Amino acid sequence: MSVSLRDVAKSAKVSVGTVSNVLNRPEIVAEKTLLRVRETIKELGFVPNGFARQLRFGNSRTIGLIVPDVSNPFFTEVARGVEDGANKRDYAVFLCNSDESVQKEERYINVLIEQQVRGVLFAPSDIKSNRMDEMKGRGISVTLLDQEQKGNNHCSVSVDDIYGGRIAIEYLSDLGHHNIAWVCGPDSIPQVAERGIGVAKAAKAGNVKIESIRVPFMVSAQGEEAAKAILKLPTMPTAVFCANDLLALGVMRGLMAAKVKIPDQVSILGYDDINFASAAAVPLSSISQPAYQMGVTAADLLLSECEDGENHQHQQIRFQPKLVERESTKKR
Amino acid sequence: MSVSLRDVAKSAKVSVGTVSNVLNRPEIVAEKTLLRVRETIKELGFVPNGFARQLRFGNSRTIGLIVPDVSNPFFTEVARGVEDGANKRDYAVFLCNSDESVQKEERYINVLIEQQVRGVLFAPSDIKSNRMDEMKGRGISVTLLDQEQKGNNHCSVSVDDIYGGRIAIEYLSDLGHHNIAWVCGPDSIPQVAERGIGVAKAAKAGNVKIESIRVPFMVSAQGEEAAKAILKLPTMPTAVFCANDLLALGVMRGLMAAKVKIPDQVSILGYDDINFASAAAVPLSSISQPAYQMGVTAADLLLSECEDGENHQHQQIRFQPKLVERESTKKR
DNA sequence: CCATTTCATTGAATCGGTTCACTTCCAATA
DNA sequence: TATTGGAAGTGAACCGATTCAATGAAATGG
Repeated sequence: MSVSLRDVAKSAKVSVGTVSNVLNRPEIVAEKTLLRVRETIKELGFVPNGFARQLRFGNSRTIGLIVPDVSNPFFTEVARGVEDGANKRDYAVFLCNSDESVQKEERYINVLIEQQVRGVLFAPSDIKSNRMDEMKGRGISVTLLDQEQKGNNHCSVSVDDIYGGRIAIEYLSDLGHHNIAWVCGPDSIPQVAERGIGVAKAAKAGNVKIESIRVPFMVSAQGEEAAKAILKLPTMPTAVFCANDLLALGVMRGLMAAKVKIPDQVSILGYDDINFASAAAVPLSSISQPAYQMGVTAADLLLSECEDGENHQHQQIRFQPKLVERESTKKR
Repeated sequence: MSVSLRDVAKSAKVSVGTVSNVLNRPEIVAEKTLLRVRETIKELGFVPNGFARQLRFGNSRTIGLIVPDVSNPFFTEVARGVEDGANKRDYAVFLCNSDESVQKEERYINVLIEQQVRGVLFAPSDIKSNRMDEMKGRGISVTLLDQEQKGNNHCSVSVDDIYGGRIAIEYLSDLGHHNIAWVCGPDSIPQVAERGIGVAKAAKAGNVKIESIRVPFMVSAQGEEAAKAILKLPTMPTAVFCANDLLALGVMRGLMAAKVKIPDQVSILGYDDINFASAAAVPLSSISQPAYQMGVTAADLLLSECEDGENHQHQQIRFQPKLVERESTKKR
C-alpha cells in the first residue's frame, strides 16, 4: 500500500541506510547520491512512517494539551498559544477536551500515554497528582496550566488570581463604589476561591461592602439568574464584579432587561477579557489574563523540559492579570 | 525505561504471544494463565506501546480535524461534536487549527500523514483537492466539513447556505423590512458566496432592496466599520443581515454607539447562532446551524468509511439551517 | 491402548526507520 | 610499490506488539 524506505532504496539502487542518511544526515552523503535519492523520494511520493521512527526513538514529536472546556474562549486562546509555541519547535499538539469530567480526563491521559506523547500540558478540572506522577514515571513531562504546583515536581504556568480579585475591587472602590456584588461559581473551582480571597482582602482594606452571589455554573444563563438576585437585594449595589466574563455578560443582560442603565446606575466588571467582552453592546471592562502568552510560555517550558532531560530545573511562572477598562464601568 | 510486553512475559513466565492474547483475545487463554498475566500487567504498570501496534497494523485509532479557526465558537462546537462522535467509537482526535493559512494547512496534513491517522475531517480555507487525493492514495479517508464535494470522491457534511440566505431575507421581509443591508466578507469564502446567492434570490422574489456592505474579515471589529458605512447610506435600512454573528455583534455595537435603537429603529440578524448570540445585550436573532450535530455526523461518516473499507458508499449530508428568533429583530 | 480431536501455549517472523560496525574504494604519502 | 586514511555506502540488528504455523498436552472415542 504505502511506500517504504526500502522501496525507495531499491528503486534508487542504494541501501536503506543511505536513504535514512539522506533524510537525517544529508551532510554525510555524496552529493550525487543525495540528489538521486531525493529525486526517487519525490517520484514515489515517499513520506516516512512516523510510528517506525518513534518506535525506534521511544518518543514522538507530539504533545498533549488537556483543557476543561474548549468552548470557553479563554482556553481557546490558550490553545492557540500552545499550538504556535509547539509549531515553532516543530511539535504537533493533541488537543483534548476533558469537559470538566474526571473520567474523560483519565481516558485522554491513557490515550496520550499510548501515543507516547513527549509531554502533556494539563489544565486539570481536579488535581490528580497520581496520574501526573505516573506520566512522569513513563518519561512524559507534565506542565500544569492555569494552576500552580505547590511542590517542585512539575513546571507550571498560572496567573495570580488573588491579585486579580484584589485589583478588581480596588479599581471599583477607587471609582467610588463601596457596595459591590461578587458573582461567582462554587469555591471548589480553585480560580474562584483565589479570586474570592483577593476580593475579601481588598474589601477589608478599602472599607467596601461585598455581597456574594454564588451560582452553580459559570455560564451566561446563570449570570441572568444572578441579576435577578441582585435586583432583590435590600440595597442595590452600585457595581457588580463577576468571576468570569460569561457571568458578567449574563448579569449585564439581566440588568438591562430590568431597565437598569449600564454603567450609569450599575458598573459591571468581568474576568478573563475574552474576545466577546469588547463586542458586547456595552463593552465590558474586565480583568485580563494573557491567555495566548500563557499558552506559548507553557509550550516553551514543557518542550525545554523534554529536550533538556535530566538537568532541567522546574519553573513556576506566574503572570499578573491586569485591568482593561471599557465602558461598563464608570465613576460614581 | 518503559515496561514492554516481553518484560511482562518474562515476569509471568509465559511467552510474548500469550501476553498479547491476554490483551487482544482473552477468550482463548486459560483462566488461570489469564489471571496470572493480568496480575503481572498491573504489577508492572504495563501499557502497550501504541506505535508498535500501529506499525504492525499500518494504521492508528486517531483521526485529524482541520479547522480554519478554533477561536470561532462555531468551529469549537463542531469540534466538540467530532470529539464525542469519535470517542464513542474509541478514536482520539487530533485537533489542528489552520488559522485560514494554506501553509499551516499543508503542514498539518503532513503531520497527519506521518502520524498515520485513520482519517481526516477537513474544513478547508481553500479547496486543495490534490492533497485530498494524496491522502486518499495513502489510505487515509477524508470527509469534507462545512463544504460540499461536487464529485463523488469523498463524504461531506455541509449546510445549505443558499437556503440560509433565503430564509433570512424572507423572514425580514415578512416582518415588513424592504430595505436591508447585507454585511459580509469576501466572496472567496464559499459560505459567504452561497449565502449571498440566497439573499439575492429572496430579495428578487420579495421585492426587497439589498445594500451590500463588504468587509475583509468576518470579525466584530469589522462589524463596527460596517455600522459606520450603514450610517452613511443615503437611506437608512430598517434591517441588517450579517454573514456571521461576530459581524452582527460588531454592527450592533456600532449602531448602538450612534444611539440607534435595536430593534426599534433597526433589526439585526446574524448567522451561526453562536453561544454568545443569546448573551449579547440585545439577544441576537440568528440563522442557526447544527454545529455540534454536524461534528458528530461527520465523525460517524468518516469512521464508517474507515471501517467499511472497499464497499463504502460516499455520502453527501446536507443540513438545513433554521431561524432562531430573539430580540434583535422586530416587526416594522 | 492407540488414534484423533480439542485446547493452550510457544516463538520466530513481521511491520519500517535508525543505527553502527563493517566493507569498499580511491587518493595521498612514504 | 606498499601503506595509510578517510569518505561513502552497506546491511543486519534493533525497537515492541501481533500473528500464525507448529508443538505439546490433555481429553475423547473406538
